[in-house]
Amino acid sequence: MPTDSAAAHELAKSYDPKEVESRWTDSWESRGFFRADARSHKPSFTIVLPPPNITGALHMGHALTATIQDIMVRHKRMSGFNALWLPGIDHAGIATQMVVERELKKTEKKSRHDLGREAFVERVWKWKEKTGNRIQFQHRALGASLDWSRERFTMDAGSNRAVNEVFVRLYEEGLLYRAERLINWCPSCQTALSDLEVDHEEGAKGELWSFAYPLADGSGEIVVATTRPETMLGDTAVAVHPDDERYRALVGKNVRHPITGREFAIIADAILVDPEFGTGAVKVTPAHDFNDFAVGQRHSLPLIDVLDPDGRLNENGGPFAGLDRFEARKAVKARLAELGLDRGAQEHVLALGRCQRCATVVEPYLSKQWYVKIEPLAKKAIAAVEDGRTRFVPETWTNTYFAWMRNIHDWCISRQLWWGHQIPAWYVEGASGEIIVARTEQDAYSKARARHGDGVKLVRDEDVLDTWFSSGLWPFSTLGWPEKTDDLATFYPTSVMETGFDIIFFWVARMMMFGLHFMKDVPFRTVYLHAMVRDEKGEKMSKVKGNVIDPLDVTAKYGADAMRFTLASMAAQGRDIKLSLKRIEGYRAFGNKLWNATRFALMNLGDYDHAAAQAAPRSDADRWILARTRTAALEVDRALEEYRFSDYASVVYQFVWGDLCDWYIELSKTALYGEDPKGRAAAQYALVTALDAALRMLHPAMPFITEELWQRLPAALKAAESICIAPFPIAADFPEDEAIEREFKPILSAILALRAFRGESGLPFGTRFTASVVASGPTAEAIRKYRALVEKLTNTDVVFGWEEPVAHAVLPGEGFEIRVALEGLVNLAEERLRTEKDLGRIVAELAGIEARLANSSFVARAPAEIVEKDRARAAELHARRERLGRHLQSLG
RNA sequence: AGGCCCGUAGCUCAGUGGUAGAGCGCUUCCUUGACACGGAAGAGGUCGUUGGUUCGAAACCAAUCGGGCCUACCA
Repeated sequence: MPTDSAAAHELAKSYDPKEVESRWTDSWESRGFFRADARSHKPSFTIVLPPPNITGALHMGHALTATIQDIMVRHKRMSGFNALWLPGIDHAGIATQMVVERELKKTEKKSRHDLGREAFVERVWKWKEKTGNRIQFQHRALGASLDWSRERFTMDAGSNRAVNEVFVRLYEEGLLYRAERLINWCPSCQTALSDLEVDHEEGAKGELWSFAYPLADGSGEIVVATTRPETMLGDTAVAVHPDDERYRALVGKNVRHPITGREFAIIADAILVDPEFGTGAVKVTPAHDFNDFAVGQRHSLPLIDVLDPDGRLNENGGPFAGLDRFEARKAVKARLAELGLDRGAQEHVLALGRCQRCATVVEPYLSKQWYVKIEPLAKKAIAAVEDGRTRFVPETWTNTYFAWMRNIHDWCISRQLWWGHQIPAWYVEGASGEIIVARTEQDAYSKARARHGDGVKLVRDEDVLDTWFSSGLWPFSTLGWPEKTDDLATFYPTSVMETGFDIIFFWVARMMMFGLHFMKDVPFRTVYLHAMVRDEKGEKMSKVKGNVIDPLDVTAKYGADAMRFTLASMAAQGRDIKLSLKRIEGYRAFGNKLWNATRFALMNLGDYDHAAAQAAPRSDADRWILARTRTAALEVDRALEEYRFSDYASVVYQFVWGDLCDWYIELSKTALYGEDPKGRAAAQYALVTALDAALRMLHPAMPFITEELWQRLPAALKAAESICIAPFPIAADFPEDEAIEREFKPILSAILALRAFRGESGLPFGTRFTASVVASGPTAEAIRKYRALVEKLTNTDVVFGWEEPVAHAVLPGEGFEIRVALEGLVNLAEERLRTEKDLGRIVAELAGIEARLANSSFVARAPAEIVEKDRARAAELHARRERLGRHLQSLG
């Protein structure tokens, strides 16, 4: 590894991320920089990576997640923490099973049933190997400093042990139960879904269709309306509002079902019925509608289940049995119309429930499932956020969390799938059907034998658990729970949970509940929720739309560092990040800038002697850049501590490009190329110090280029073998020097004024002219001291004093004035225009300030320092206005 | 129905009480010994609208318009 500064010659003229980035990941990992120590005495900082689904590859959202987390982890690691970033992947039950089934169908034209459960699950494991490796590869390409020695999977043996343990304990505590109820059923996936797994299609256009039920005594009819006519085959009541005069006489009477001939009652129910809506009479289908189910319980109505698991009508559908529900809908309507009972239709907008995974319309369906009694768990999770043990960033999510937690429903956790953690419940074969819940089959049998003798036979529940059940345990199952491990003692509670706001309920809430219940402490101190990455039009990226930007493609084109920096700089946005490649391109240029700044430094460090350089008396310019470095370190630290990643990015960007490259490198050239060895040494010191600080500050966001460049800095500066473990810069590392920015200001403004004059007068840089400085006191001294520097940066000859009464330009500055003879440079008309423009700006600004100062309540009520600042500024502008006014007159 | 977020330069977005900012794009000039993925100088904004609070509002409050999201059992 080149450490000699002669290495500058090895730096290419421009930065090629591809060449550099491929080298470092292996090097870092092989030296164990990212391996956390369970027995360290250092304070720990822990993040568990939200496990990506094994269904596919990482997308931009994952890249954002990885970037933000890596910034935090690298920052803390460099700041002396025992940093653990724990990777893993999620088995994603339904999603994965679907993907593998689809593939099976495509390649072998087989269904999972053709293979059988065991062979199918085997297939999924194979699939997992492939995609799991790809996800790992992608994270490495992004530069994620994950501790791969601790990598976990939500279906590995450890997770399975944790899942079974949790299931058994919850069951024993009475917080798990099995019940027959209505659930959300996906006829395509053929499994139960939790409320959260149903997406509601906003504003779906439907039809509200009305038909009449004839009264059983033939005395008339009652008209009801429905969006799902086929469910009328399972109706067991018609409900009206008890106070509704129109129907009061009908309550208690029976209607006759026009298709099945069954008779059932007209009931009064104040909760279900809104007399204002439709006809004010509602058909009641307790087996296929959540509200109707509740009505059925209130009024002891029979349940008639008319659907099969695949969405076809069952034998209760009478003549329509065997028809798909949508076919049956048409058929039922046609039949009722034939019977003369059609009472018309109207358009109706509704929120249509669809399966999150396959978009099939979900049916409320009667079945027996496992539930978590969630309220006792939710209570603790609410309290932990109320009393601040866990904090949300941005804070606004706290309300969302509370709203959901306080209105929570029992969680249906069983799924009719093959891929997942099989429920550790067994049923005693025979009439009783007694449930035995145990950690292992062996345990289950010993429990069963104790009660029923040796001959007892058990059948295991076939269902598996909701994926989120196992991911809910993630912050502690990954650390070894239920064993009492060192990892658990050292790293739990974790420091930050950083994830997308879209899974606040699915995941964050569940981890809170399980963590508090089983670990007796919150799973994380802070929840940082980031925005969604969308395409440049603001649309959600999806494979279907084909607008997915693959992070690997971006990385290949612009480099991982540029992509990471872009994501960090956009991380402050509300809910959407519209990612544009132009922006990434801009930050690739930033990498190149940094590369060339280092290249410049190395070209001038061939004879660098750290001790001598450190001791050399610093010029004002040197002091200035060190002061800027201190300020940058301070601001970076604050931004990172407060999770303001975009501020962090912009502070470092401004520091590197603005302060270091645009100013200091230019300023340092006179000293570096000059005759004075001490001046040169001091400039070398300031340059390399600022650069080193910049690299270390930037490392969490741009790990590759910073390591590559940092390795080439003089050995004396480097306290570590890698920038990954070098100390993160803090303000205290740099001298406190509050006066320098003020003292150095005349130099900078003289340069700016001359450049502006040149630009506005259309003088090319090659045209050299004489700038006469009129100044006195310390300002004159300062400019005199830096005469050579000003001359170099503005290509002028700087002289002091002014006597010749020739036509000239006036460039007013704070405490000084520069005059330039116009003869042969600029004609009078042009100069007049330029001056008028300048004067115009001054007059406008002065008018604003004077108006404020003329306002007596401003002077009386605004803080003194604000008023003072305005007065000083007004005086300054006033002087300039006078000066320019006279100047304009002199121009004729 | 309720809740939340967004509306600032042509585009993508920072900025949360004290003289409007960045990146890209645009105009003019520049192969000045790190960098044309560059340098210098510019143009461009009544900060969605209307009220209010305040000495002072892009920022705080209230309405309103536009865009988006989430929760919820209106048949």
